[in-house]
Amino acid sequence: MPTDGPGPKPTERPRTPVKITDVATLAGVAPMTVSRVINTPDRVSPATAAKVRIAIDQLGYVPNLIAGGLSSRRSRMVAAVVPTIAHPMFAGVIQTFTDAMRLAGYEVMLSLSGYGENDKEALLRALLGRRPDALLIAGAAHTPGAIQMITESHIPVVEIWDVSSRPIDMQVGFDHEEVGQEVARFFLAKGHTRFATISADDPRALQRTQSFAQAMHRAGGIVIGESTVKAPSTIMAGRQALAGMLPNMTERTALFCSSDLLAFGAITEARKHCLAVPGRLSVCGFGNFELSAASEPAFTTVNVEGAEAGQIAAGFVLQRLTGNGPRQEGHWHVPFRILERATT
Amino acid sequence: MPTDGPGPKPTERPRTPVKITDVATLAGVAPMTVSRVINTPDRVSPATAAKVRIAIDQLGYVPNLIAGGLSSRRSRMVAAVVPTIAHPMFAGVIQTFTDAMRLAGYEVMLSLSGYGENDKEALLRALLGRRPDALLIAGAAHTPGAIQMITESHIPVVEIWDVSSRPIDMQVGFDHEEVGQEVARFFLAKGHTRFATISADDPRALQRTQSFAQAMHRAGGIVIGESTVKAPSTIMAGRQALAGMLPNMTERTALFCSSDLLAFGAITEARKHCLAVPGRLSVCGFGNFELSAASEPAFTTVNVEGAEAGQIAAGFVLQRLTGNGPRQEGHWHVPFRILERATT
DNA sequence: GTGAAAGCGCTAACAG
DNA sequence: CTGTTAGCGCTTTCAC
Repeated sequence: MPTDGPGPKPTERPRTPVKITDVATLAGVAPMTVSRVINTPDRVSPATAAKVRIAIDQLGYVPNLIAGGLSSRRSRMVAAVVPTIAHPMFAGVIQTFTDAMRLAGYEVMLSLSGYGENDKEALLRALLGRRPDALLIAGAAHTPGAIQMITESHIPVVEIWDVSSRPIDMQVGFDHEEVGQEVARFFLAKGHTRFATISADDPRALQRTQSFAQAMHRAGGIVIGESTVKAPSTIMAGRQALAGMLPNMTERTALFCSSDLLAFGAITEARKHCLAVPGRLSVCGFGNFELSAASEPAFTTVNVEGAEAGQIAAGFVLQRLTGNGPRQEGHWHVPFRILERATT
Repeated sequence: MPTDGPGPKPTERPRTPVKITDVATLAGVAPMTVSRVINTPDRVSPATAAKVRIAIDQLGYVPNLIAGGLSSRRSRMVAAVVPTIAHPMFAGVIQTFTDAMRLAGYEVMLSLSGYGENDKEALLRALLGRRPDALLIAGAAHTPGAIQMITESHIPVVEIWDVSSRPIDMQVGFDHEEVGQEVARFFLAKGHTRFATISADDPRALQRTQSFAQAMHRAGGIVIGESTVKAPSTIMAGRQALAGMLPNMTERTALFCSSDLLAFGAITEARKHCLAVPGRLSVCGFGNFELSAASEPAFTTVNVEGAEAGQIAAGFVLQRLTGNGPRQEGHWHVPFRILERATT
């Protein structure tokens, strides 16, 4: 069509999305052959494959994965649900998981659920309606309705960041109560008798700080403050929480914060008020965010191998998806460890 | 099947995913009616709708959006591509965008491209193959191949975080060079003549710091250091960069960092070496992360309305998708502003 | 207000 | 190695 006006494109391109039949026609083969060139190249003769590939390039063909998924009943996509990505904690897991899955040919559909439980079921419906091949979901506290929907989707499920007694399917996480107990042990070994906590109000954070408090209690310690702030954690919330406790911090105190953000805030506020850290106030955070190692003073925190968790979760999912062997139990306790730095 | 063993479920549920025909049969209507109850309830009599809804609940029916999408040619899904979510900058935009889109019935498929350009085209192919109804993509620097693929997908596209001269379609962002110039003006007004920059090596960060440096040069300032670190920015990189510049910081110096993380690192390191801030070293960051306001000293930074950007982007996309009026030009300069705090 | 027929673009299964 | 046939589960279109 040389009279169609000054089109910027030298080659002619169809306005409508190119489909497999267009490629097939141009290459002079059947649509099925085109499909094979894309999905199982080894089952096509090199000569034919070459022809087809030229046609694909020439037309700029992008296969419709929606149609393919409907036909093959595999979407080559997995859904992931986390409360937020603002938190380095989840960001690491997701990044690693995404990379590993993409390498295996799966795309990750990431959804943010927020901390409210208000419309999690609606979110799940929207997600599961797209027929993901697997589901990654943060936390182990779900409504009965949510659990039922997930179960009935009959896909592999990995719950991350939590290890509960009644897993839906597979789990990669750790026991938050163990963390609290471990931190308690750590402080007790240093001779602390007075303690405080600052915690976000999400279930996992509370588990960590409350089990810490209980362990301290059992050991005869005395609580001088248990502050709870709204999730997600912020530095400011940590500062304010510490400011509120300041009057009670008359003696050497051990503080456990449910997040490094809170810990950093607490330390910042303490120093502003000339409360010696770690002389008067010992602080342990959680998460090993970059902040904990790179700020001055670097502060003690609990490190959880988030990247490793993402890797393991991807491994679990892929093993189930590629169906090697029987339906294996997937269960992994992500190791955690206290990293002692300058604030204890 | 009463002899099938002790099933935990009281009600009988099909092992195979239930489909629209199952619901239709149970409700005694045609599949099409079920479809209408779900998508256009007002075109169904209340009585019929009630019957159908009971059947849906009873069977736990979750509509297959893949099939629906293939048929209707609308996936009710939009794809979003950002380099990383570890950065509060992008996290904010994405969070807002996702919320706004979900409210309108669209799910957001979020993908992380990383900072390397290695396989962005492959990523785009995987994304566009799922036939998203729209595309949100960070940055305006794309390979010709990528641009072509995007163009040929014939969907609304919003480039965020950048405003370039040759937009693919719509844009929501700001001119990074303007930011640099503005910061230069700010420092010049305070009588600075010596300056330095610390920048991540991604294109946008470099634009900000280089235009700052040029403006300072033009005003007769002298550069005592231009440090570049690998993206993404970290606090540690900021500390190291500053440490490297320390020998040259013999007089009052103005430092512009391409990210608040770098700025915080620089300030931390400067204080460690007893370099007075802001006496000897004035620092301005970028991004207005919580850290900039909540650390001590709170530091001067450039605030960009990320949340607003996400909102505007969603508005652009939705307006195009719902097709109100003609194909409008979408172009929005996100406002930015220097927030002066204790480090300048 | 409801239903029947046709087909979205692709791939599984089977032939050749 | 390649092609043909028959759907995947839903919605569009048109008829009633």
